[in-house]
Amino acid sequence: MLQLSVLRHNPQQVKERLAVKHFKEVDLVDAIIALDDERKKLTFGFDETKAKINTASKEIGALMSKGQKEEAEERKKEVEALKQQLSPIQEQLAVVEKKLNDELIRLPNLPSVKVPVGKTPEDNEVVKTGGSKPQLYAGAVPHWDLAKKYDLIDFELGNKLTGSGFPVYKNKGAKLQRALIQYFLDYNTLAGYTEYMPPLMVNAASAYGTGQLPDKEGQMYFVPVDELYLIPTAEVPVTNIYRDVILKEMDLPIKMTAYTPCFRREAGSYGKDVRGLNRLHQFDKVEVVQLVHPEKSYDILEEMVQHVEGLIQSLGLPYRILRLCGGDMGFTSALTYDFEVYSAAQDKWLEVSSVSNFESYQTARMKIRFKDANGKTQLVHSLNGSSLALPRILACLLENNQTEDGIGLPVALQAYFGSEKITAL
RNA sequence: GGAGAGUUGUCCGAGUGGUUGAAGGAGCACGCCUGGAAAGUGUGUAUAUCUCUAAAGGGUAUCGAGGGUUCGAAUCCCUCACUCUCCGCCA
Repeated sequence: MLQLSVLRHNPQQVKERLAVKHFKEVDLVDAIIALDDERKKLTFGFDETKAKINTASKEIGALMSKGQKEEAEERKKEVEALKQQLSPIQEQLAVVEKKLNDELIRLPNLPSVKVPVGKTPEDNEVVKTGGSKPQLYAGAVPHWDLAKKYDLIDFELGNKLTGSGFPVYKNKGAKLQRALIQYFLDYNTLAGYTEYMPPLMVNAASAYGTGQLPDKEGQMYFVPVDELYLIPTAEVPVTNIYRDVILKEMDLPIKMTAYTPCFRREAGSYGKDVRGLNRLHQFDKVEVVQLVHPEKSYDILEEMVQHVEGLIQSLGLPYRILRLCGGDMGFTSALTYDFEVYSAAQDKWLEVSSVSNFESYQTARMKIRFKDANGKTQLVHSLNGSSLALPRILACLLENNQTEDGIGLPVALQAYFGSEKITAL
């Protein structure tokens, strides 16, 4: 969430930044400040009354021990009167505090000044392209046909077992998944990220911490009997590892990586966008997360972008890097770079990674802080990115590398996969 | 799922109604001591919030979470979460 101090110090600037994100209820800023004023007023009254009660109570104790019962009874009556005053204040305070919090979490993160102005994906700024598009042979087909031809993925079987969007990987398809995961994790740990294997379900507090709740409630699978959410990304459990923790400055940066399946309801998706591996309810992803000193977060964002870029380059896929415009970026992000790879047979760009700086938006919710050199506690900044999401990478690898006698694999993967190409059974 | 025990500050650990934000110890920081270090010794060592904001000082809240009893709760009662032990079930 945004910090109240930012709103209070510069409401006008906050509104301007919110407009870049196409956030409509700009008046919310003033409403929140008004609520905070009220909260302060009530808190003052509450504390003052409570202080009187506390003092009187101590005196009662002293009087009792001296045996001055009558005086004590007198004081008790005073306290009783004070408590009468207190309870309405207390009730109002609870209401105001809840309202304040409810409204505050409705504000999205402020976009950084680097965010391009714009509303739709067409307004995203291409900051870099790399690799080259392959020349496909005449009989080239999309990955869903290749998956069938080489018996790598069975979409129909997934429909039978679960439903659409839950493919079954088999044979070399399953092994290639395993190889990709292993390779991605090794690439990340080599760069200093600590590997985690977190739970695949989280409680509401964790989902709230990274911002999935309340904003994306309908996008997560929920298990009502135990009130648990299936994770939509490893970002949720991994970032929450440090929830409510005060770090030492020398602990920073904290670099974490994790492979997990990801579960997304993708309500509202349909049509050719969901064909084959393009959009799934369950998919595999390796994620990187960093918790960093606030002054360094933008440098580290660039570093993470390079890290992911290196991984894509090693796979030999044509790619481009986009800086997302205000209208297309996520609720919690301050600056996001998306990576897209070119899926040759579909002639489409597919998003395979999204690297973002959240500044203190997530850490304010999670209370992830550090003590600086002056002994003051302040919020760290959080960042994360995919490195990488598997299905679309797989789609591109299959489509771009298909030949008449098999599908070639990039050198980086060959040792993990155990052979240079996928051939028909 | 059933029965029992437990959850206190950075850590260990005392505390069953009254100056207890919390004994004692360890750790850590700074100082003294020392040629230097160890030992010894002194001081300090939570978070949030309000007043105020430049700081100091003060108030309030927090002893797993939430509620209740009471003039007063870490201490009593209720609900929930988690941990441990035994039983049951089970990869």
